[in-house]
Amino acid sequence: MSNFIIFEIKLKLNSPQFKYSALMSIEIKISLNNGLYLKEPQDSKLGRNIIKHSILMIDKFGFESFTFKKLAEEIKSTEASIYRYFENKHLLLLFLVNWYWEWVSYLIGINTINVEDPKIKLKIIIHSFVYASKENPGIAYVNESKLHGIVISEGNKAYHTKEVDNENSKGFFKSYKDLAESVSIVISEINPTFKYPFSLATNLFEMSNNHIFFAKHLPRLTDISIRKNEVDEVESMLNFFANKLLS
Amino acid sequence: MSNFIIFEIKLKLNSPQFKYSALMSIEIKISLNNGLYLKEPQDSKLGRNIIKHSILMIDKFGFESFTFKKLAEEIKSTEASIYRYFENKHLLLLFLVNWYWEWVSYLIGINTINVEDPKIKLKIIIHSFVYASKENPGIAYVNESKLHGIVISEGNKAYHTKEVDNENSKGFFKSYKDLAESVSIVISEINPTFKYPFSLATNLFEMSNNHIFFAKHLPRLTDISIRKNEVDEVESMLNFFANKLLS
DNA sequence: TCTAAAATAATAGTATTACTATTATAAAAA
DNA sequence: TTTTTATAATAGTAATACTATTATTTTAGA
Repeated sequence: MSNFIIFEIKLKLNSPQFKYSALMSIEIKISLNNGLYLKEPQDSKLGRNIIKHSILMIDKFGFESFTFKKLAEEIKSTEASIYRYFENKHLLLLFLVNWYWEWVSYLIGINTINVEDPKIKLKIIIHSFVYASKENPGIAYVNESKLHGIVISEGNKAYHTKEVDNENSKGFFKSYKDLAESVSIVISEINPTFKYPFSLATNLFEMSNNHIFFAKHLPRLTDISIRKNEVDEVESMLNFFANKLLS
Repeated sequence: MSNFIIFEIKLKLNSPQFKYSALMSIEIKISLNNGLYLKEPQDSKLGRNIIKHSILMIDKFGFESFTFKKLAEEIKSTEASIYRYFENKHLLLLFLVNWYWEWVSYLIGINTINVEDPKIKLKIIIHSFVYASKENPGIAYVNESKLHGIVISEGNKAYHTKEVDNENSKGFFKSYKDLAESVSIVISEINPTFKYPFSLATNLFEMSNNHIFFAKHLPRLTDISIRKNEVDEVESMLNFFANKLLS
């Protein structure tokens, strides 16, 4: 049940760009629901460029002022070419956010291998929520740190739309639900009588992102301060909340 | 400090529409930061119509497909006239969300008058978060229930923008911050050693809205079920979380 | 290595959105 | 009654969010 991370490992040995190098490039590809895109962007150079620069541009200018036209100019391609990969910018955002959810699941997966104690597992989960961006990057065309920034600032626009039921029925939120479920299992292991394992799981995730945002932009809504290390503080707070609620 | 609700009471006695009626009309006007609008919409019939029908239309069609043009058609006015009240649709949303924050503060204010026990106060606060929409409506041109729906579905778009710092400096989030502060005071009264009164205050508010949304649209993210009465369930959950954390 | 297929780029075009500006008319206040 | 103010009507623009068509380049298969 916890084995929900799907990824492919591809070895690039014969690519022309490596012909003067002895190094081997390992490419991890996170598999996402194929309804999120029209054409798998991770399989072509243009596609990976779309991912890479959409992350940089959304992080920099915000989702509202990000357009396919501007992205096309940036990557020296055309609007029409981008539309061959993604139906619209909302689905591109959903793609990125799903990518993040899978990435966090992947981190939790590798960091909790061989960990038995569910309390330690939950600690690692909380650490992954808060520090997902700081882990050493896995994929060249994804800046995990900026992607985390997007999830913090724009993440809930991914599901706060009138299309949510329709998109949910297509499985576009499965990665988040799987992540929540895997966390809820750990929570139930710690305290089998706890009545709200799913709610607590999602709340820890949402709270993590919210309070990093609040600390930066609306500090009077939180006790977290950026003057100290805000992510460390958020981590302590989430550990405190989780421990207290599950005691 | 808790006396942060500002409202005006206006008696309409001479208005022509009351000349055949013995009833007196009492109009409560919630005062909001005047940077949110170009011209006070609560003071004119067109303005009140903009508020009324923007709530209905955003609730029905969602914020993304809501436009001033469609609103103008609906209320048989023109785009240009609406622009004389609100700079753009984002500021109209901010106005509505602020209105809601003030409304909840107002409800908490009147329902906790003469209540001494901070534990009971917090129960009333949580009840107000969850049931704000079900209280008997105070203002004719605001459908509190649909406005609550907007806050649930679109509320965090009000601050998840690149303009947040600029808007925050103009005081556009003061109502939310005041609300959070007044709740944090009650939390600290219950447990003066609790380290996260502000975080808990905002989290109770956000959680309330999130889990009502999740129960309806993404049920696997929550333990709340709409088959039972979802708002009652959310209320119990928030009470459980708050009590456990403050014990 | 040539050919066919597929991917991308270039170009053009449309409906809608998010506005601004100007003038006419109606309503309210002095 | 006059003047101010509010609203409505009309028109127009730049940008957005797309779609369609054709040309060119790249890649894969025979």
